[in-house]
Amino acid sequence: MSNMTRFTIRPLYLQVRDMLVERITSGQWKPGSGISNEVDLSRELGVSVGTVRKALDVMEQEHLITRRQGRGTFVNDQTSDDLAMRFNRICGSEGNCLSMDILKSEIKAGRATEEEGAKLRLRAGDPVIRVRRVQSAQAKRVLLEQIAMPEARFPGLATKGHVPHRIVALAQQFGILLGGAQERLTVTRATSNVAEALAVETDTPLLELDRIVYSIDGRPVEWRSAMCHLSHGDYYSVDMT
Amino acid sequence: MSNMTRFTIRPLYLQVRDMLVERITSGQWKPGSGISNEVDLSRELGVSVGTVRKALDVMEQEHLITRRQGRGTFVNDQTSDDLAMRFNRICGSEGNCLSMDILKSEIKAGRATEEEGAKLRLRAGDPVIRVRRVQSAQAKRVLLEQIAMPEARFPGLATKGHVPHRIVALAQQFGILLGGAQERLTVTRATSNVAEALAVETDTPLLELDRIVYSIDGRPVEWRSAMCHLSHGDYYSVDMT
DNA sequence: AAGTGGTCTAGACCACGGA
DNA sequence: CCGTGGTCTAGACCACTTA
Repeated sequence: MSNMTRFTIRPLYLQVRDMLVERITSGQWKPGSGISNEVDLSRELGVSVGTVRKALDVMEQEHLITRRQGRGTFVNDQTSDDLAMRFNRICGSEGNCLSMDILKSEIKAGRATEEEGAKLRLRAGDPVIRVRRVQSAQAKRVLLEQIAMPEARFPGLATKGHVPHRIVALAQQFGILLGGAQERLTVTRATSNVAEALAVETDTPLLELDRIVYSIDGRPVEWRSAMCHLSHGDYYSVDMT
Repeated sequence: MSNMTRFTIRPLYLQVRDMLVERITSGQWKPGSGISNEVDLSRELGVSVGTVRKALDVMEQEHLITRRQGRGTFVNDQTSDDLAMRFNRICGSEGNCLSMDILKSEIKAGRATEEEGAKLRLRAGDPVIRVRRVQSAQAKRVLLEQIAMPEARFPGLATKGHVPHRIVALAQQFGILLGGAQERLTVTRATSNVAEALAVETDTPLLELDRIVYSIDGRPVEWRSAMCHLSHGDYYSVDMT
């Protein structure tokens, strides 16, 4: 019933959503596994089925779960093909997302600059992890990335040799659920450094991508500044609703 | 109740949504005006309040209505500032959408080319309306647009002198509700023609925007190919969820 | 105080998937 | 066949706005 003292303003179905999200982040519910059915959940939590359904509606929109009539409700594997491409809008001429390979990758620990602090909502000097790498598609160099992440969210990452090249996979490893991202696009010309890394002529026009990825609670998780050299036919895709 | 023969598969709340959308497109409910309250609507349509609410939920996500607790539900004016910027992702350095002015504008009637037919789902040779124009922000030329629209959706537009420079305003004039859009971005260099129109040097790097806008029923309404010259600080903004 | 949308409940039936 | 999520109903109370 929960008819008792309601001091909190947050609606019940959002409180339920918070509890269920916690079960995912804590690892109690693992990606790919099914979760209790709606009736059982409602009994367990002491709320009505309608309230549970509304919580699940929210979580479905947040890409956290998938519901299939007749089968059940399942925790999403964020590394699955469709979800992994959520934050990659670079597509090939056939409309398919480009799957890229890592060419070079350096990882370093450091202290946040003023700019990194502003983007990641840290204080300047807070520990960060930086990655610089080149991604290629079909033997062509496409992306030169400079990434900064708060060390606090990825403890021990700097000492690991391997960093997954997709932010969704990295986040899932550290039990972080991603919410959204904002990307800003501009056009620039390749400086000599950039030109060398991407194997293009100096002054080649490039797409500059400045992206901040947020976790589901709205805190910044990654700041990526990338230079992108698009081959003929490739494009950056935006869907508006 | 509607317990009677249910041959249709489309859920009742979506049928209700369709009926309410029709009231907007037909002009029975005008932008800015309030609509009947949920209880009255449910009685009038012979469905439960919950079903009406679910229909309104959908319409709110489609940007068709705004609900305000204690006040009522209102039909959105698509030309209002926030909604008008829905399909314009070009922002200034302060994060605000650039509001632009029309510098030059030509409108012509014509017959669809193969490419226009493919983009607008017409047959080659079907009547189209074409617009070519330049937009500027703060005295700087920013956009060179080439637009094609199906004449059937905008009867008589070619003979009008004035074309609103925002697709949302134009659509509202002709009773079209817009659903979504897809934009494809690439980087190119200004050809001599483009350079002249935008008052830049030949070979200046430009952002090329290829956009198709769809009406709420999923049919193409406008195909725009634009060349964009971004000033320092301006950028194209993408939000991902 | 009256009227609105927002939340929550309890229970019914339907459509789908798998045993 | 059973269990699942999807739809639909009827009614209660809450929170907000306006008069």
